[in-house]
Amino acid sequence: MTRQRRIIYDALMAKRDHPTADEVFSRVKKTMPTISLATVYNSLEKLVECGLVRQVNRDRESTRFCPNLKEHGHFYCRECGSVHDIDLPSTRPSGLGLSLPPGFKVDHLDLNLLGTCPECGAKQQP
Amino acid sequence: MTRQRRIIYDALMAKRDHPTADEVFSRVKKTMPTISLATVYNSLEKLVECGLVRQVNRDRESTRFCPNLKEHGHFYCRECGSVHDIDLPSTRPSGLGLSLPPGFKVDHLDLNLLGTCPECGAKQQP
DNA sequence: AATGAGATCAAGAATTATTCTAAAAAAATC
DNA sequence: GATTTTTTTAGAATAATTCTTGATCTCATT
Ligand SMILES: [Mn+2]
Ligand SMILES: [Mn+2]
Ligand SMILES: [Zn+2]
Ligand SMILES: [Zn+2]
Repeated sequence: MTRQRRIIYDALMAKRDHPTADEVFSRVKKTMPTISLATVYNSLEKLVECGLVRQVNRDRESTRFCPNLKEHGHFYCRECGSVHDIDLPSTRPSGLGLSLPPGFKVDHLDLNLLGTCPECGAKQQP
Repeated sequence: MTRQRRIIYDALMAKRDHPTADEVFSRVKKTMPTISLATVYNSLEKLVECGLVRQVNRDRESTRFCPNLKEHGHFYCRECGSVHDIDLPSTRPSGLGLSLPPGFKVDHLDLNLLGTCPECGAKQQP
């Protein structure tokens, strides 16, 4: 844990909203104006390697980072772009009521939901 | 439907294995050696736009293309890299035994499973 | 058959997120 | 305190994809 890695990790924990590397860079520059984007990428990679942070991808958008270590899926709001953690049912591995053909062994699962978040839903039909 | 779009679509239907744009390019060059990669990208985009083909993404790998229009998830084999279609339970939208917090309206769902496919599983423990 | 409008194709440049390179700075070890 | 190792940094490189633009095709109309 170096100073920059700590600051980056703290930035993720402070506002657990799944920022991109670039957003992390912007936030961290406030505390450490000299930090470079390369360091943000390097440090995030190290944090992922150590299992303190997880990468989250949707389609081909920039990778986002999440400090929630519990296995979970993600909900993306089409209106406001917010990303929310979604609990997975404990009946894994395949769980989820999936009927996998025989012979498939699943060791990891990525789930992304798209739609409208509660805030944006409330704005539209009050 | 132009000649190149037809050939590209046929290539996808012939071997429904989720090729990347570059793989489609290689295959299609056999029938039409003068076609360009740009045209493959343009045509795939058009086919997606018309709803004849779907894009499939995993993490930040190259986009793959799938002519299976039924809503479905994907299984990726870590050993051989193959991609298989996985039926989703009919109890959608949120279905899948997910307990979504109230207010979230889901209109689309992406599911990727990682693990070992039946062929690779058989090779390892016969 | 020639014309012309509009769509499509194709070559290469541009873009974007990310990774790599190499040198400077910092930290750890002797 | 000198030496070795690790980390940071700026900038170049990369890879997938998109954009730009002129050439080519399509096809209804003369
Ligand atoms: Mn998360
Ligand atoms: Mn598929
Ligand atoms: Zn929202
Ligand atoms: Zn396999």
